[in-house]
Amino acid sequence: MAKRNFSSKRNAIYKAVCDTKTHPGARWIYDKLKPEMPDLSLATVYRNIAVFKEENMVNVVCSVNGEERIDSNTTAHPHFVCSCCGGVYDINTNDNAHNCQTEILDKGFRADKKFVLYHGICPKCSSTDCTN
Amino acid sequence: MAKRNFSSKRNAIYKAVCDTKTHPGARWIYDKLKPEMPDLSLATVYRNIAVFKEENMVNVVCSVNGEERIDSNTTAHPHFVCSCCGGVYDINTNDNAHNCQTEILDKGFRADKKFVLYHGICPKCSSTDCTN
DNA sequence: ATTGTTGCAAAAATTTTGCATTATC
DNA sequence: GATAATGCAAAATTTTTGCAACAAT
Repeated sequence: MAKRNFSSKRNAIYKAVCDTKTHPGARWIYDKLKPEMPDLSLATVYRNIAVFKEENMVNVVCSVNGEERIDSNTTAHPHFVCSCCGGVYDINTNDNAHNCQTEILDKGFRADKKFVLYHGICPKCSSTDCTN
Repeated sequence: MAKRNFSSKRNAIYKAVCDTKTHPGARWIYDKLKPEMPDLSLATVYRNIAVFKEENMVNVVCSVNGEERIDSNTTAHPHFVCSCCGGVYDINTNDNAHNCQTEILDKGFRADKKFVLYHGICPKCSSTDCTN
């Protein structure tokens, strides 16, 4: 594991990810922090997301319109992607196998992560006849 | 649904997707067909993938290194992504809930698709000490 | 001092699009 | 003939990288 120095930018970026339920992409984080951190660069956001992935501090939950969306909650839990607004949500289901830890896969495959993703229309878009 | 004309390019692209187990991306399809179809354009591959998505002939299974990977088998089934070689595989598991059709989600969420994705190391990369 | 982090601009890489041409109906 | 499909090049995105300046150890 690479050596890391303290970095206030890194801390702020990680905190922004932890403090939102939006499962943000790099752009969202950058736009969120830029006002209070005028010298922040988008490259720094990307570089730190790469660090978070490396250190297993975040998972990439899905890609929406070509943009990776991350989650600081790295425990296995299902997500819902709205095909209308692109929102990514944590969701509850009646399928209790979602969080199953030790599944038996085909011989030779060693899985360390499992992702369950639903695609559909979220409540907000259902009620507003969203036409994205 | 948009009106469609016959197109030999479209047919060839769809056949290429159906005939492989690689869960290909646009580039793979293009490289596969280019030799036998020298006037094929990458833009045509992308445009036709867009058509296939629209008509639900394929699903986007995941993104690997920023590239969308598609599957002509649109029945729900789990996939495995190798974090080493980037290969995408159909996989069997002992979790029989994977193919559950009608799950109860949080109120207001209407899902029409479900994707189950495992991340890990595939048999080939396990045996060759892949260091990608 | 050494090495990690950052901003900036440039570069990669994937995907989309405008437009003239060709194919299908 | 009308309209859909395509090639090509250019554009739009997202993400990565080279490099000089700066910060942390």
